Amino acid sequence: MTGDFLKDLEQRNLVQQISTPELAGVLQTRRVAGYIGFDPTADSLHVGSLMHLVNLMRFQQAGHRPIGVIGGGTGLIGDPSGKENERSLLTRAQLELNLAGIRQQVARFLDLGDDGAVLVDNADWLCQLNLVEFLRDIGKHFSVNQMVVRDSVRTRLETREQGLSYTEFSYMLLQAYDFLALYDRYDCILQMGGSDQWGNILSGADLIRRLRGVEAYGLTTPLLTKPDGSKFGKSEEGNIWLDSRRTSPYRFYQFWLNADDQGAGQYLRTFTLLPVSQIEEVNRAHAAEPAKRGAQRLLAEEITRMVHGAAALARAQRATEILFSPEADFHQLSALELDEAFQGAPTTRLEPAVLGTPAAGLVAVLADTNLYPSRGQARKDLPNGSVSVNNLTVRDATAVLGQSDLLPGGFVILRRGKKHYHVLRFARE
RNA sequence: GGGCGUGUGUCCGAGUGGCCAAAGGAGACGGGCUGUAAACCCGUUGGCUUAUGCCUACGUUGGUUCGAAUCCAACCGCGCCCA
Repeated sequence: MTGDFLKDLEQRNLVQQISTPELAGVLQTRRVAGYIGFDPTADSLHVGSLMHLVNLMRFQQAGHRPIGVIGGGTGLIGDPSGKENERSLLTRAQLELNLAGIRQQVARFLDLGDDGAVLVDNADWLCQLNLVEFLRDIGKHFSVNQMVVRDSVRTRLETREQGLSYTEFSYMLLQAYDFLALYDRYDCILQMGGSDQWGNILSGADLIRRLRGVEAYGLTTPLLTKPDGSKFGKSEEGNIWLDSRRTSPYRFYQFWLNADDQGAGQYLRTFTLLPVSQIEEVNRAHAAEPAKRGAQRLLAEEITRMVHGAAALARAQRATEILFSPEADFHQLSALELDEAFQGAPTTRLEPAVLGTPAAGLVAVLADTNLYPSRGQARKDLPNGSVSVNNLTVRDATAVLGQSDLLPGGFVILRRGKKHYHVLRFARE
């Protein structure tokens, strides 16, 4: 063992519950196989799952054997935990797409190899199951009495409008069975996950104890929230995804850079592999001089590099430099630099012929590009100095874009507020 | 099945014939301060080529009225009580 996995997690405030304290000793004395499951609810994971991926990396670095489990089987059923409504079932085709996307992402974080990390799909065993055998061998060990008092079940039973189908009710058996199957295949004795998975994790450990007479363990991490208690991982644009096609590296970088002071320190602990001692030092420096935002910069840098690579990070940083420099004169930038800086910003191509005509009226363009939901709102906001063209504030609601607004390459850069950009390109296809 | 109540904008919630695009709050967006933070202050928050203008909107449909979120009827959803 090259490190104390559990102690590291504790120092990072990432332990919510462990099934028994003995886990600490077990992790110190032998190489353990442990797993985390990932639901294929979309074709990409988002930053909420990132913590789990990083935990698997930590687990591997501590000398253990991480198993990433993709829920190709359970995805056919749907996990009722934390859901207010019965889930609509994914189509098989959609599920396939999701599985492929997630498999690829998880694989990037793990060092897969002969004796290294493992990446499996629980459809491999779940889809082979025979119903009657399953009910005899596995179902017999579950008490419905216990199952119905679970929070996830009870809330659904108590609200009249939403029921709980037998399908979703069965989910917990399947997840417990996963743990057993992984024990049988890989000698896996540890399951990790978010605290909402606690019940499911314990059910699996129970099953292994009863059927195999072996002690299996569970570990959960706290629910991720922002310091104000609101949901983590959402921005105005919605979820922050790991897939660069859904969330550009630039926006991804910006998401972390915008972390507030309280959050940044903890996010460093949660999402980076940096040693805790270094993080504490950074946090001290940050507390002394918060205006430098050293913690946020390091956070954004580390995570963007980890997820999107060094090249994408460099581009995001370069774009940030240009976009947030108040004195930046966009006219001095080359077409290539503009192109790079605004990669990922939504772009609309327009005919040069409309310049100077009513069709190029600023209010109309702002609404047409969806920077504003309506012309009226654009008109009302303009006098407040909300909008800039090529980094210069424009307050005149009757302004019309003309030839002199063109930057090299035929670009015009519209900005609403501080962070919302839209690129116009006046060029013939 | 019977009785009573309830349904309003993104959400919560006021409004019981014209002064209602509808109080207030939350959320969101924008501005200010600062640090592309938090807190705080200010503004905006149905749409339209900004208009003492038009259109769309108070569960649905129909009615009363010069005029309806507001009154009436039926229907639908939800809640509570009785059977």
